[in-house]
Amino acid sequence: MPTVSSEELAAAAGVNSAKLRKDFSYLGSYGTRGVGYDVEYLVYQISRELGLTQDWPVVIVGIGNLGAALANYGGFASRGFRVAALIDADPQMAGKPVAGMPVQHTDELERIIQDNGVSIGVIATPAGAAQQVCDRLVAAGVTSILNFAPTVLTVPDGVDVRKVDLSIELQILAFHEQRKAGEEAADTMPAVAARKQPADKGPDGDVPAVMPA
Amino acid sequence: MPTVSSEELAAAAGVNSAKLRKDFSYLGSYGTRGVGYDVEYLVYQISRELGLTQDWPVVIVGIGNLGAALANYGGFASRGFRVAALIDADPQMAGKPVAGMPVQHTDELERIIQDNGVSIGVIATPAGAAQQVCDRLVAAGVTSILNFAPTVLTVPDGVDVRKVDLSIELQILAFHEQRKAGEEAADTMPAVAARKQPADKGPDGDVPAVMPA
DNA sequence: CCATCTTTGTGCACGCGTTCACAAAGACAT
DNA sequence: ATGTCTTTGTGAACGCGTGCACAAAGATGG
Repeated sequence: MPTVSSEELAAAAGVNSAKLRKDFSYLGSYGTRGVGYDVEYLVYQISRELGLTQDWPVVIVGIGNLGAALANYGGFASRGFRVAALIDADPQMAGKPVAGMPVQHTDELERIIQDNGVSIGVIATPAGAAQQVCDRLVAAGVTSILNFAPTVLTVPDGVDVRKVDLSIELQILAFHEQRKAGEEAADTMPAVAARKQPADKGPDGDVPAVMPA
Repeated sequence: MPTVSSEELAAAAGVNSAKLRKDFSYLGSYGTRGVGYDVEYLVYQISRELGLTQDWPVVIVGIGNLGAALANYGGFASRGFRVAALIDADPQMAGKPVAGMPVQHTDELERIIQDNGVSIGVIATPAGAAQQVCDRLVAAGVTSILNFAPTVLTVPDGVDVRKVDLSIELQILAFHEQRKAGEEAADTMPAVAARKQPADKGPDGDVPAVMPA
């Protein structure tokens, strides 16, 4: 039976082993003292807890460059996501194959969502169309939305929205790049301690929250 | 002179006003007691601190769907980034206009970087090509890399890499979606307290760090 | 010029997450 | 069986960031 110790995992992930053990204990995962964790069992438990064992049908609305990129992205399938439909408002796009799947017109949106039991929608439309698409998704039963459009969406309670701003990461790099050049005063600001992207923290983590347009 | 109080800003941003004032104090920004902060001055100071006032030339390598989407993304220009060149390994792509700019061949990579003084590179290639592209970028003088390819890049000290995984956000939504359905045991896990995406925290923030493939 | 009122800047306390450190548990050898 | 050795699970201490609360600063009006 292949096993790993919390110490090995912690070293590989670059975190403290005690924290890792405590985290595992929240999942109810039990290791064996003196041996470690059964790899197969551990992977299964974590996968289940994170929802990787479930099949999540998603729809992608707005098949421009970004929508097409997402449709082709391999990482989705391997994490339990299944692209149920690609939807675009442009009648010219309807029927066109993208990522081996015909694009469908926005008119079909409600039917597609209900037929496939979709609860997660991805918005990759221009900013102007995003709120309207969002409203229709929610009305049709979607309860989680991933928004790539540069707008803040308004949704009723019970619906989760996460906004992805592709320029934020670039912003963070530029912030550090600036500090590399001018070596004045990286002193009192506590947030700037870590320059490297922490393995266990998020894509942000070390840049101030406030940012003007 | 238009001003804002920390209280107003805090309410708008959904954070505590004391935290906001303390953050501003790190930037050396000075407000006026009894009045608030001069909006124009404040915007300028924050912009400068974040590097928004500088002009950052960037190159995008790998002009597939994602690369094209990034090239067309409006948010870059407004944040001080200037796309200096679009680079692709496919000779068929060379000269093709994307986002009003001709795609250039990989052979030109080193020359482009040096001619434009590029210090930030974006990798949107397939996983297999990413490390090789990364090595060439670094050798040519790039010191910050934004990686969209699903690989972990190895770089020398002094070079910053940030990896963007487009499926992580979807993963987080699915995680919460799962909890909405099965209402068993959202109890002992401390991480799951906040369901909404915090305005001042990162795209992640409330999902375990360890994740199997 | 003084009184009052507003809002900043910050010392201090609280709370939460991380880390330390160790007892308990189990494997494995003798 | 008994002892030793490894690694877990977790109580307790530590450290850091957040929020409270207030003195200092400056505007504004009488």
